[in-house]
Amino acid sequence: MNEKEIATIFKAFCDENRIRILLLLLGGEKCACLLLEEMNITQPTLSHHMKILCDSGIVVGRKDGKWIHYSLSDEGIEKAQKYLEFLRRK
Amino acid sequence: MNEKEIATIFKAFCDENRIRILLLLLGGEKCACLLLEEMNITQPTLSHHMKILCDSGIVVGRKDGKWIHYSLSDEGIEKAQKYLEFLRRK
DNA sequence: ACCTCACATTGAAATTTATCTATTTGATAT
DNA sequence: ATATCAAATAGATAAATTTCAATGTGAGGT
Repeated sequence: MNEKEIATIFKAFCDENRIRILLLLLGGEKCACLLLEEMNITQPTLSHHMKILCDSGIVVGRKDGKWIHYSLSDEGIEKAQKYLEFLRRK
Repeated sequence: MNEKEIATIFKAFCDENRIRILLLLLGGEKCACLLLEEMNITQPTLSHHMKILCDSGIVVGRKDGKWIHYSLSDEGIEKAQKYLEFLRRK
């Protein structure tokens, strides 16, 4: 894991709108259209944030016909946690 | 903890140069002048990144005469970890 | 085939962040 | 006092990110 990869993972958490999306996903899997209703942004902006969230590995998308259902990825979050744990080594 | 505060914490981890600084601090407390030698950036740029790192709570600075000695903050890292743990609740 | 719906992509504008040079501040030493 | 060194601040520019309007794509439905 190099500096760039680490940064990519944590980009999920360094934007207010993305944090809001993560909090919404805490309630369980949600499709993009539902997230869009809850957020005060346009559809392309949401799409942009969802890409960053998926690239980070913190969120995964499940395609279902026209819809994409997004949810938090335990694996992705674990990976981020492991890096923080690594920083605590003395 | 609102969205903005969370974002502020994780800003520490979403820039390549800041990740490099964190890795350097993993070796123990270091003064700014030493970090400067290791990084390929100017002194004001380092100063800018150190401010973001300190604002995030992930790094703390200890003033000692003309010098400032920086080190990783276990408390700050723990706070970030707790947030990630929170995201894993089902 | 055509229409509609959900989402992605393009391209451009606005905002934020990163970076530099120049200068200032604050501490120590002479 | 003044000179020096470490770090912060100011101000400007460059680069990256966020955002939106417009358009494209792909999956169903009629």
